[in-house]
Order: sequence, then structure tokens, then C-alpha cells
Amino acid sequence: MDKREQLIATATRLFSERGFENTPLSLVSETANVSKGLISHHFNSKNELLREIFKKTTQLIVEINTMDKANLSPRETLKELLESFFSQLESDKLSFQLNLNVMVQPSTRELLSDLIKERSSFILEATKTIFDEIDGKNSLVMSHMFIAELDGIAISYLGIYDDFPLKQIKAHIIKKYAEQ
Amino acid sequence: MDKREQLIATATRLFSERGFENTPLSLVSETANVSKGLISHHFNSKNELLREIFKKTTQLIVEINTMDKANLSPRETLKELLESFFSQLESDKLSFQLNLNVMVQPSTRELLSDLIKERSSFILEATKTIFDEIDGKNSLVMSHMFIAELDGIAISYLGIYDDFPLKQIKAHIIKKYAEQ
Amino acid sequence: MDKREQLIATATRLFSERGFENTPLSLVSETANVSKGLISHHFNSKNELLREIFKKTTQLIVEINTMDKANLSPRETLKELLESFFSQLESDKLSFQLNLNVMVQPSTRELLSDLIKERSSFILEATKTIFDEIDGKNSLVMSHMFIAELDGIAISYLGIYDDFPLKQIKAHIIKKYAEQ
Amino acid sequence: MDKREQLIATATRLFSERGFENTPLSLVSETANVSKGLISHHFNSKNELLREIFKKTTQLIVEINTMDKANLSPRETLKELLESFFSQLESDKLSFQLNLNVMVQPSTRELLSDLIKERSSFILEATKTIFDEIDGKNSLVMSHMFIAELDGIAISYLGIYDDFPLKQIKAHIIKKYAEQ
DNA sequence: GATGAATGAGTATTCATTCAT
DNA sequence: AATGAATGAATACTCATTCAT
Repeated sequence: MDKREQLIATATRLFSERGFENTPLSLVSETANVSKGLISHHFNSKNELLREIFKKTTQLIVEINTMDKANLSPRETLKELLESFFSQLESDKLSFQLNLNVMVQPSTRELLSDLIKERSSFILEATKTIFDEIDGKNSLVMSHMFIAELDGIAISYLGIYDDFPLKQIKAHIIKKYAEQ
Repeated sequence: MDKREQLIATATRLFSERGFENTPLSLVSETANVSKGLISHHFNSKNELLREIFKKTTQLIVEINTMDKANLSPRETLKELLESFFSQLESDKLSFQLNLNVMVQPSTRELLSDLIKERSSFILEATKTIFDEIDGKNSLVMSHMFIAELDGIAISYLGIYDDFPLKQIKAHIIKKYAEQ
Repeated sequence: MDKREQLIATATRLFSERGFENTPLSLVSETANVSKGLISHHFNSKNELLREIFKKTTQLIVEINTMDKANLSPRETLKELLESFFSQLESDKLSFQLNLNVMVQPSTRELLSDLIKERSSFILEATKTIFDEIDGKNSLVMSHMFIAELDGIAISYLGIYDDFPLKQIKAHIIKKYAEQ
Repeated sequence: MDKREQLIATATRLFSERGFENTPLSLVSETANVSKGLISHHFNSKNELLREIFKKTTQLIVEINTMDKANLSPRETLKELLESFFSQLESDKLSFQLNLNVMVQPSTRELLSDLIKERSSFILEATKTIFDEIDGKNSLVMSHMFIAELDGIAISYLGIYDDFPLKQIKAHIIKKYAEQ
């Protein structure tokens, strides 16, 4: 694999597991089996590396959301979104962790502020497009609630409650949004 | 004021504004106008100081939740809880920030894991007590959803959306929980 | 001795011998038998340490020049200045070296620019005060020439000519300025 | 232009502006629009590159001094030398800067010691040849004084006094050497 | 000749903590 | 209780140099 890609992959994992501030670049380079200098060669700084990682995730989110859903009803689209959210949340805990982490940490939030704004605007727009079809009048509030619920679930599941009843919550929320 | 209390107050503010990892104790001592050594004297370590701060917030939460609400109906209790949540969220942004921060950051989460468990159990219990009266069968899931929604709202409001429609969200959620 | 003073003394010697840019702080701390951290504790940065050293030399220069010379004629004062210059040049080569070094190196010159301006203004004033008594009309040019000659001699002696005939030059220049 | 020449030109400028130690080769290669590797390819090391630059300047000095001056009197030769010195000092500040820089910086002085010796011997010889004709007995001291004065003027003008009265100094020194 | 990825030693700086006073 | 000097480990970053292509 390209060493640059390898570095991004390793850094993503380590930043997720240990937090950005708590992961020295030396650990990244050791884990990726490359020299310390190579990180500076490809990314100019640790901050730049984080931005690169954040961008990649945004790309993924955009890709998922721009898949063709033309033939689906809004409710069906929501259901699909939720299914994909919950399956990702289970399979890719760490990635969620990192994304929450950097958005809640003042220093990283500032560092990524433009990228965060870009991504969150996209998500809000994408969500609102769906809710517009369901209830045009309240679509903004409903979209914000939808997003907040998913974020809140992620926090509870990842960071707070060891015995969070994910399956039941999933059932509950799918029922609420997709089966009315 | 007691210098110990003064230190806790200053540290709380700075940790909230800048994040725990990103706040050197030297800054805390300067800001509080005490010597660096005094922090180690009162708290054994930076970690211990954070634990002390976290405990204080838990105490506050417990106090708020154990005020006598015997004469209120569950819906009224929820409404009161929500009112207090939103007013705190607006007036004390930073405190919310810090609490999200330390729970999402792997290193601090581990450091505080026992205290987090203690606090979150309390919150879940307190919430569940209310929902038990509303719908005994689904009270656990509903409690978790309730908590997740509030956390999610906090994240969106504090960290992500500059133009988060807090007032409308508040109205929406109060209507949902308290006026059925 | 005060460790702060000890650090300044050691750093002065090492910066002189090896050049500022070429002297790592680790070498300074090792040579002074203190920890690396202590340098940061007393001086905030390597640059700050250099400024401190430069200031000290300026102080010395000011002290030497403000000794009471009221009873001396201008020629006698010049002679005394020259004697002191040449004896210092021989005994304290390194100090001259450092001062030339930092004034000719673009990075350090910028770093010290205010201090350099301050010092060189003082020297020009002090010199001009003497030449004013000798030849008021040409005193500025003569002062500049006087200073330039001494600097040029220092460079030739310290940096360029191994077999620079210092004694003869000294005799020549004393004759020129003091014995007319 | 030959890329090798282009590199020398760029490096000369950058070393002069920023100092040798303070100019990374990466900056040289970027500025010259060539790859980093090419520098190592043409010159074996950064040090070698500096030696090459220093040699070039020595060549220039030699050329200027070996122009045929057979028909000029020694005073006329001195005058011509001074004219050329002052016009160069004004037009090519940076080059003077670099040459002072590397001779005063211990690390570079050592690196170039053989070349410095070679060049300074040449200059001394060339100067002495002229002064021999004026005053054979004192020609060595006078040559050293002449050289020191010019170096000192360069330092004052380039590095110390923003408002150095170059024109008057030039007039003064030409009068002193060429019009007796 | 020419490129740019890759290396690894070097270095200033940050910072929690210790300890004598 | 309170100070601040002192420590030393940790860490991001710089940069000359090497080397495969």
C-alpha cells in the first residue's frame, strides 16, 4: 500500500483509540513502520494530518448520502439511513469516537472549524431534503432533532453506558421515523 | 475565598474553555494567582484535580434531581427538568462542554470511568423513575432516548451548529414530553 | 553561584565559541550541570537567553564609558578608550566574536534589533561627545570612522588574519588619534 | 541557464538574506524550482555548496584586482579601488553581508578556513603592493589598516547604523588615501 | 541529469511533578 | 499553607542526506 495511505489509516486508528492530543506522532510512525520524518514529508504537521483524516470521513459521509435514492419514499430513505447508521456505529465504533472527540475538544474544534462547518452543513441539508418531503413546515427542527438523537445515541453507546440497549433503541427509533 | 476553592473554580473554567489536555497547570496557577506548587499541595496531581471537578458537578446534578418533586406529576417533573436543562445549557455552556469533552476523550474517560459510571447510573435511575410512572414497560428505552436527545442537543448546540434553533427545539421537545 | 548567572556565563562562553545557532541548549545545560528544563524556567526561550546576554554586555560597555573622565583631555580620553579596547580584544576575544556574530547574522540581528540600536546609539553618542571637543564640524564622520576602524580591526584580528600585527596596529592608531 | 549556476545564484541570494545556517536546502531548491535531490547531485553537501559560492566571490575579487593598472599611480589605484568598493557596497549589500557572516561565524569560518586564508592573503598582497609604492616601511600596517577600515565601514553600514553617512565617509576616506 | 520519497539524528520547547525553604 | 527553583521525560518539528526510479 501507498505509505501515505498507510499513515492515514494508522493515524486514524490511533487517534480514535487514544484521542488526538494523546497520540504522539512517534507512536504513529512506529505503528506504521515508517520513519518519523515521513509524516512531516507527507503532511506538514500533526494538525494537517488530522485535517486530512477528517476530510476523508466527510468524503465517505458524502458518498453514502449521495447514493441514488430516487426511487425510495422519504420514510424508506430514513430507514435506510438509520440502518446504515446503526450498523456503522457497531462496526466502526472508533471512527465515531474520533469524530465526537475532535468536535468537542476546543483546540481541535478550532483547528477543524471550517471542515466541521462544511460537513455539518452537508448533513443538515441532506437530512432536511428528506424531511421536507415529510413535513415541509417543521423540517428544520425535525432534521436537527434527528441529527441530535443520533449523536446522542452515539455518545451514550460509546462513552457512557456500558449496557446501552442499542438494539431496542434502534428498533424504537426506526419505528418512530420510518413506520408512521 | 479558600484558595483550594479558587483553584477548582479557575481550573473548571480553563479546562472548559481550552480542554483538559490543553490546559497546563502553570496557566491554572497563574490565572488563580497562586504558585505552581500549591496545586500539587492541594491536589496530588492534575488528574486528581479533574476528578475533584467532575465530582463537584455530579453533586450539583444530584442536588437538582433530588429536590422534592413529590407533588408534581411525571409530566410536570419532565417539564421542569427540561426547563432547567435548557436554561443551564444557555447560561453555562462551558460546563457542558467540559463534561462532554472528558467523556469522549479516551484518556480522561478512563481516568474518570468510575465517576462517570456513578453519575450516569444516577441520571438513568432518576430519569427512569419518572418514566416508570408514565410507561412502565418501555421506561428503560424511553429514559435512554430522553438522555440521548439532551446530550445530542448539547453537542449540536455547543459544538456543531452555530445557528442551532435552540428555542424551537426546546419548544418541540417540551411539547413532546410534557404535553401529551 | 546563582544558577541563573551560571547559565548566562556558560551560554555566553559557548555561544561565543561555537556561534549562537550552532549551540544547542542541551549543550548549555550539560556544561552548566543543570537540567534542560531550568533554562526554560529562567529564560523563556533560547532567543530570550541571547537577549539577556547581549544586554549584559551593553551594560558593561555603558559602565566603562561612563566612568568619570572629567579631568582628561579629549586626546587622553581617546587614548584610554583605545588602551581598554585593545586589552579587551586580546583578553576577551570570544566576547567580541559573539557580538560581531550576532550583529552580522540576519536572524540574530533581527532578534536583537532594538538592543543593537540602543547600544550602537550609545556608543556613537559617547564617541561623538569626545570628537566634538576635537573637531566639532567633522565629529560625526570622525566618530563613525573611529568606530568602524575598531570594528574592522576586531574582524581582521579575530576572524581573518592569523598573523595580524595587533601591536603595531595599536601603536599606529594610538599615535593617530591620541598624539596629534 | 545551467541549473547548477541557477542553484548557486539562488543559494547565494538566500544565504545572504537569511544567513547560511538559517537557510534550509529545501528553501533553496524550492526557490530555484528544482528538486531537493538535485542539490546533492551537483554539490555533495550544503557545506560544499557554500565553499563553491565563496570560491566564486574570491574569483571576482581576484579579477577586479588584477585588471591592468600599470599606468596608474598608487594613489590613483587606491582611488579606483575605493570607488569600486563603495559602489559595490551600495549595490550588492547582500554579498558583503554573506561574506562577513561566514567569516565571523565559528562553524562556517572553520569550514572555509583554507579559502578564507587564500582570499585574505591575496587581498593583503594586492593592497600591500600598492602601499609598498607609497611607503615601503609601513606598508604592512597601512595595508592592514586600509582593509580593516573598509571591513569596519561595511559592518557599520550593513549591520549597525541605519543612518550611516556613507557618502561623507566615502569622501573622507578617498580624501585621506587618494589625495595626499 | 533529475525527481521526490524516505530516513534519522538533532533540537527547542512544554509541562507535570518534586522538594527545599 | 505557600512558594518557586529544579528536574527530566515527552514531543512536534526541522533538515541534510540517501537512494530507487
